[in-house]
Parts: sequence; C-alpha cells; structure tokens
Amino acid sequence: MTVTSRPDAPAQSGESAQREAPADGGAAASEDLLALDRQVCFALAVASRSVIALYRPLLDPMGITHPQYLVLLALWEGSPLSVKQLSGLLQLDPGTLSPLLKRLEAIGYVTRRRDPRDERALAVELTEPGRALREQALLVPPAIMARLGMSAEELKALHRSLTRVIAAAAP
Amino acid sequence: MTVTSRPDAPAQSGESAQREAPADGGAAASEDLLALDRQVCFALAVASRSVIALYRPLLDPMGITHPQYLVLLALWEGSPLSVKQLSGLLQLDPGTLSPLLKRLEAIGYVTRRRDPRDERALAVELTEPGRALREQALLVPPAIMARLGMSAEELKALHRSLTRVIAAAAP
DNA sequence: GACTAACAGTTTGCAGGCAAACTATTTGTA
DNA sequence: TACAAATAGTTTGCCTGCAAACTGTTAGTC
Repeated sequence: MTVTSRPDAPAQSGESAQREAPADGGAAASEDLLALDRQVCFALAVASRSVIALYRPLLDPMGITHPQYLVLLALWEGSPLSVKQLSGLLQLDPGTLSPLLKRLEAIGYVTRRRDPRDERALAVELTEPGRALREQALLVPPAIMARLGMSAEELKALHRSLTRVIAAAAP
Repeated sequence: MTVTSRPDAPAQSGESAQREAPADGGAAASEDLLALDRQVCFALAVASRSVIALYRPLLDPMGITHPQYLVLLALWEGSPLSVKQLSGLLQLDPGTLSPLLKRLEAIGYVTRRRDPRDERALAVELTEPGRALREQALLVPPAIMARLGMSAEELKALHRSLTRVIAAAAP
C-alpha cells in the first residue's frame, strides 16, 4: 500500500507497488517530471473545462453553447464575417465551425449566404434576434467574475500569461 | 465600412455598421465587456487547445491522445485505480472515461477488471507495455518546454494562476 | 481561352466532454 | 431478512475539435 493519499483505492493488490522513490533520491527528479499535478497542460485543460462549465447555466437560457457564444462575440464586433475570418479570430478549424454555424442559423441568430463577390466565401451575418441577444450577453461577464470571486487584476494577469502561452505555442 | 482591422471582409454591406463607439464615449465600457480579445474564457480555451496540439506529434508515435496520456500519468503514480478515482484525479466525467479506458485496453496499455472486493468498482491497471511506455513519456515534458521556449519560472507562475482559477471555479 | 493552382467551405470519421437515463452492486435500515 | 437508497460504471445523444478527403470557385499562367 505505497500509493499515498489515495483514499478508497480498489484492490490495491500487494504486488502492485511500482512507486520507487517516495520522497527524494536519485530517481526523484525524473519522477516529478511526470507528476500529474505539475503538468501545465493538465492545469490548462482542467481550468478551461471548469470555467466553461460556469458559463453553461448562463448560456443555456440563451440556447447557445460556449463556442457558439464565442462566435457571437466575434460577430457582435462586426457582423458579416466569413468562415475563414471566424476561423482566424477564434482559432477554430473550419470543419468545426461549419456545423456550428448551421446550428446558430437553425436557432435563428445568424444567416449564412454566399458572398456575391466571391461565391467561395460564406457571409455569416447576425439576424435581429442575434443582435438583440447582445443585451443578455452583457450580463454574462460580470456574473462569471462574481462567481469566480477573483480580482480583475488577477484575471488580467492570467490573461497576459495565457496570451504569452498562446503566442509561444503558435505554429 | 466601420469595422476596423478586418482584412478581406466579405460583402461588408453598407448598412451593417452596428459598431457604435469606435474609441471611447458613453457605451465604450460595456462595449469592451464583450470584446473577444479580453475574455479569459476565450484565452483559456485557445491556450488549452494550442498546448494540447503541441503534444499531438509527440503522443502520436505512442498511439495515444492527450487525455489518454493524462490517464497514464495518473496510473504511473499508482497503478490500480478505479474509474471513480481517475474521475476525481483528472476531473473527468465517468462517461468520458469509460470508452477512453476501453481504447487504452484495446491498444494494450491497461487492463480493466472488476474489483473482487466490490464488484461495482473497476480496477484499471497498467500492463507491462503500459508501464514501459513511461520511459518514452519522460521525454515529453522537456520537449514541450523546449518547444514553448518559456522559462520554468514563467510556467510555474502560470500553473499557480491556473490552480487558483480551478479552485475558484470548483463547485 | 484553356488548364492548373490555390482557395473557401463542407463532409466524414474518430475521439473527447457532458448530461441524463440505465444496470448492477453494495449499504442501510426498518 | 427484505427493501429502499446510495454507489460505480455504462450507454445514449448531442456538441465540439481536428485531420483528411472532397466540391465548387477564383486566380494564375501558358
């Protein structure tokens, strides 16, 4: 039973102790390299999912998901946008956006029509309900900040940090 | 044509200028609330996806995905774990883990059998190949850090920041 | 002007991620 | 002891997210 702080472990069969160095010693350094709780990628994934989960109850009444919310944020800043532009702004694959936009069209927040000047491009445009939804959306960020209970300063610092990671990870 | 810095906009039809305040003015404050580029949730989502994308070429040769890698990280720290324990450690839904673990079993890194002491619980255990894979995995974190080109200090600060967000968002 | 390249979106296939319904075991308790 | 409630996983359905193949349109180029 060498695995620490694992309450309720199932069938911790005696012969399964593959944890060599409990505290320090030669292998400790490399051991730590793979420790789950110091993987930035893991913290990023959990933080992203956790925060998005906070949006769910707020976005549900609007009938949209978080990625759809992001698309609307982009469109509220300037409405006719092509799939390519949205893809660039949101860093999302066109293959992801295509069905997502159809869903936004199906619920009536957006129209999709080919650009007459370039029939390859799609002009994604807000409808009146889509435009109007912005009023409700204005309540979302304050609600999230209140729920998180973190200072604007701390969130801003996190945002800067994330921006650097995004830049560093860029192809 | 009031939307700024949007090269190549499609059919920016004249009547579509719903951007009221370009720089400052009464509505500017609430305007900024919904600016895509200051949403922490957006930065989190993009950073998470971008960093995970860096792992893909490294994990592909091992035949695993990033969530599968995280499961293995947990198991390398202590092998027989139940789905419930994995769910707690990785903050993942059992409904997500269930098929994922079957895939890990299918490729031979893990076994799944019921715990004899509690037939409800599943004992997920590393196989020999699963254990051996850890050697290859040791090369992953350094490769990622090199690719990101960020200092360990900066990453550590980000990790602390993310940990706070995760705690703040916790139910 | 015809032919090729490049380009913009769409489709398909597979793997998360999550909620809700469902199954099979305990566990508690009357 | 019998029965309800709790627990652990699984399944289903829907929505991302991404790679790869595919369609239709435009731009180059000879």
